Amino acid sequence: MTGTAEQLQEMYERLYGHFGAQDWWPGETPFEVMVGAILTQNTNWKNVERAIDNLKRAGILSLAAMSELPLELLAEYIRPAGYYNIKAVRLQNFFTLLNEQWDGDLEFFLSQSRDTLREQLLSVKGIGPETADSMVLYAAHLPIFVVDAYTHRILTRHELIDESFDYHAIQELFMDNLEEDSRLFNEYHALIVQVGKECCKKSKPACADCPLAGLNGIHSIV
DNA sequence: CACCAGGCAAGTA
DNA sequence: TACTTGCATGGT
Repeated sequence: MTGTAEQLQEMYERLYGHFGAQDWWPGETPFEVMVGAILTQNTNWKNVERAIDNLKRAGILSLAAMSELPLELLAEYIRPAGYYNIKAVRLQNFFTLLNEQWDGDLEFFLSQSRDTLREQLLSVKGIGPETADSMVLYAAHLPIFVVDAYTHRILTRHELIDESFDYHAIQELFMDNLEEDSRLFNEYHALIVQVGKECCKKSKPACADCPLAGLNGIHSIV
């Protein structure tokens, strides 16, 4: 095993030991997960919950029902999630793919191979790498590593990568050095979000008892 | 008051 | 290719 692999393994064990199982995604159905993935773009999850709540209470959290909504009304329901006008368009773009290419059959859509599914999702205007990968991992349960702003910040702050690593480079780092296991990737990303929220905050140098303290010294490199 | 939150696309040089 | 900007609510 390489030093990098050992580091990433160690990091996972520390996070799991500190925070325990996260059991993501906090959504009940694949459709809810996918809607949530678009709504949470650069947005606090708490605000997304309000938006999802609005849809649930109105009884319209389904592809069929949401596809019927006029843009302005859809935007109004998801308002608490922020960027509501652009996110309403993004949701409609996604629904159009499902309805026109897959006859509204989400299960069939999700039964594609990982790479084909990812490619299809990325073809939708408004679904980028993180949103697509979140859907692949948390709705289709296929093994792909989700990278986000927390991932980049935590790895750079602990000097495990250079500042210049982009989405793809970070994703490769994890996927080339870990077992390809959707359960592991699921927990790992959720744990990174957790430590990012609680400890490795943006405008703070470090936290007092960070579970990742000294990680870069355990084994060298990256 | 300023800053942040589980991004993405479009515009500029 | 490599920056920059708009999008917006709600919490700290």
